[in-house]
Amino acid sequence: MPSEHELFQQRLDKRARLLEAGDPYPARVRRTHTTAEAIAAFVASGEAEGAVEVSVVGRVTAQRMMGKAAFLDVRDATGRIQLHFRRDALANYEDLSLVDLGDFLEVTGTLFRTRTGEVTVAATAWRVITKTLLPLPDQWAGLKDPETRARQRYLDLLANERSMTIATQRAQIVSAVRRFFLNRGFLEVETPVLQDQAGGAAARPFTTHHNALDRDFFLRISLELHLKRLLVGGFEKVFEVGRVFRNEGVSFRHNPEFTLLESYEAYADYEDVARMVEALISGVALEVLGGTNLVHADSPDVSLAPPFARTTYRAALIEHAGIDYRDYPTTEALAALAHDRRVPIAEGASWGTILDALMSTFVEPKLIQPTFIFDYPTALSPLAKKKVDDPDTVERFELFALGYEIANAYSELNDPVDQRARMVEQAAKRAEGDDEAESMDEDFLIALEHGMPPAGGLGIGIDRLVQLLTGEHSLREVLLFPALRERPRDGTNIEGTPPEGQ
RNA sequence: GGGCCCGUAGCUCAGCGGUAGAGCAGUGGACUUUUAAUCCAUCGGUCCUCGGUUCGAAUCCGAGCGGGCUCACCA
Repeated sequence: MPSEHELFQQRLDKRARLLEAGDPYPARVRRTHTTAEAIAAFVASGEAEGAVEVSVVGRVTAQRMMGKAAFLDVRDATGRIQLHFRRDALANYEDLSLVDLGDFLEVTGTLFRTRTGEVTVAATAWRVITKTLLPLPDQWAGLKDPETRARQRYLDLLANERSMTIATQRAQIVSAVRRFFLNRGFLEVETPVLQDQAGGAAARPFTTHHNALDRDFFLRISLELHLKRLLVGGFEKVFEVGRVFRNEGVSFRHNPEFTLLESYEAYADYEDVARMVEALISGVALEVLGGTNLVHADSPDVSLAPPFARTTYRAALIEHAGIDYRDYPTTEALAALAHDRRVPIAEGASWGTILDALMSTFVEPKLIQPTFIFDYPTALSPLAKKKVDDPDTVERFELFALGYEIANAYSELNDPVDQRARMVEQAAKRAEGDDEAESMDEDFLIALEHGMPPAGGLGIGIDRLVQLLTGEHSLREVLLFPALRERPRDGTNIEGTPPEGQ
């Protein structure tokens, strides 16, 4: 074919010729029926040929030109309909030569059924309502290149029905989650993205700069510490669905920004939260997918019907790895164990980090069916309340399914003295170079000192939840616009003119 | 960041040391119920980039850029 430049030029020329007859980009169009409604109306009318007049709009997906007549297909969000153009019925029939695949048309006509049985609009008037300058992906070959699919998601959505389905289901999942909390009397709130301290999770934050204040801010890595301040302020049930940012590697399961749900309920504990999580996840699955059994091609079948399996952190590690972490109380002992088990450990990793590595290696991949892991080591959970009878363990659980973490929850630590001590400890680790340790957040501590009621808190990675429910293995598939490396643009047509020289 | 794999026409892909190919899309023509319309003709390429080996490189080698998978870290 002509080079991309020539294709572009041909379409620019067509645009110019269309402009002579009218505006190929009108602000207002006539649409009496969607494509699906038009077909339904024809069927409902008893299929009297010529009796139902409609105006439909949509993008041209196929052209079958036959000289003095032509069939085109247009598609809108509801489906597709065939159009029949006859030279003897249309004053501007010849302008069809200015129409390319991908252009948007407005077509008025009456409905009939062709002899091959397809409901079709016999056009009595038509015009271009958006001229397209670049070709869309080939209708039959489709668009497969993963990079183009991610970088130009609009093309992916047009070419791959599955992408549209995932994006739609994601939106429905988020709506269903919101509805779940609102129905339970939670208030949806918004907290700052730009923060003095990025706390509430173990992760490296992004930094940014405020020019007028001439100071740096961190982008939040969690929602936790601000939502808890609201409990101090008298709210009893709050939640937020928000984007958080973590300055870490990009992979099929990590994006630098992702969507986090967090909820806090005063006077509840982590057992209450666990029951709520079962109701939430099974309820959302029921609402969005129509059932709690997940059957996806590339992943094992999963049942999200409550109750979910339960075990404890210690029991799970003993069961799946034969390791009782209480036998390895020092960093040295645990590091030696990790080495024996061929679990790679970063230089200078803390006891908690090593333990987490063992857990990730030996236990998490085995948790295919939804499973709660209760009672985490205190060292891993600086914001969770200790168990009354065991100060080395906190009232915390995580929910796993398909081998990855779905939810994280605890009975919130509300003893300001204990919280201060643990933050001091974290800050010390930080000073030793652990840049994922919690930083001191004096404002948060002062809030706690004013009294935060006992509360159960929950965090759910929405992207992971969407992965679970859609059966998508890659995070990139459930994000409309995943982070990618910067690619130098070749500059095609930014200015409406393609680059010189193909 | 490490390992493995990939990069050829707008799209989907062949070719893998000897003149750069196919289908679709485009352009011109025929065709008034086609539907992956059909038929005839035709245009179209820094074979990712740079360097090397060779009489000769899309093909072999090295480096770089981009991508995919995977490991590490995390959600």
